[in-house]
Amino acid sequence: MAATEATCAAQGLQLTATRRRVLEILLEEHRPLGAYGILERLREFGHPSQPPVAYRALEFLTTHGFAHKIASLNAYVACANPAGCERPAFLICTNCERIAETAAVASAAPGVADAARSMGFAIKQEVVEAQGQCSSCVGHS
Amino acid sequence: MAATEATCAAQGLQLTATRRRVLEILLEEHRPLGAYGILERLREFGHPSQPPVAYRALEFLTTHGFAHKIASLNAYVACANPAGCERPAFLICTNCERIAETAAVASAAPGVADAARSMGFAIKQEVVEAQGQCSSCVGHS
DNA sequence: CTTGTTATGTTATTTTATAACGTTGCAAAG
DNA sequence: CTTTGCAACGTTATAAAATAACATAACAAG
Repeated sequence: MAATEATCAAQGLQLTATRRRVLEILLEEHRPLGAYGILERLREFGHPSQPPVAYRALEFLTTHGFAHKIASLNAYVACANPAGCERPAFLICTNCERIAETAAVASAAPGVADAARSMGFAIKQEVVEAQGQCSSCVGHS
Repeated sequence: MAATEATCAAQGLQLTATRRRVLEILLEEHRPLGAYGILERLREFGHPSQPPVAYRALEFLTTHGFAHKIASLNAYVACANPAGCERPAFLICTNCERIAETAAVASAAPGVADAARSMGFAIKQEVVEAQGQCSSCVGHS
């Protein structure tokens, strides 16, 4: 949160009340939250709660790397490393729903990167989402 | 298609008329097609065309690896290698919409696999989707 | 002040996906 | 043969996710 504030200040981005509140909601949850889940939470706090409110905040947050969309779940999570986040990858526990964000930056996805290079494909953005069981849930559902 | 027929025969899977038609539609298109796009095509051929028709066929096709869902597009593509397809990864051209499927099996995302192993996370399924420009579209949009 | 820009509030609609329920076709057990 | 069970189908309705469109507010720059 502090990191996000700092980045916004540095880059002249407006972390308005709703945007901040949405980010707080995502940070409180330790699991992906759908846009309509976020809306419910906003409603509890007396914020306006029509769909575009959530989607606009989420667009701001995801565009600037403060949050990520989990495409395979149609859900959103706060970024675990807002300071220096690139090419994130996610480990999603299907049992407890918790998400780990690994900075895939280092050794991203050489297999894919190689394949891309060899066919002259210029990668701009990558979605890497693994589902399975986290260490405390191995053996469950 | 032949490979799919063979697999179905071998495993006692029923490649019914609708399922086959949906797969044909996906094979004809060289790009991801949404469920409602598929429905339109089905309608043209006099098939029933309520949403569950498409979704049921797609569930069958994806479950058995004859087609894949592209989560980041909410769309579907025929599998490029129905015979032996595991842990596929996709390169999606944002200009021409064509998709390349790379058999990511070997080294899909080692970074992720390593991270997972080191935290005791058991990966069951992986979604790897890269967006960018294919060789014939580099420079465009 | 007034103009341009960015963010907001709200209504309506589109797009994507499933729930639910009855029916059909067919094969295996009686 | 017939009945029981199962898998697939057809259809209606609805849920869930996302966006279009348009009017308003807040505010800094000219």
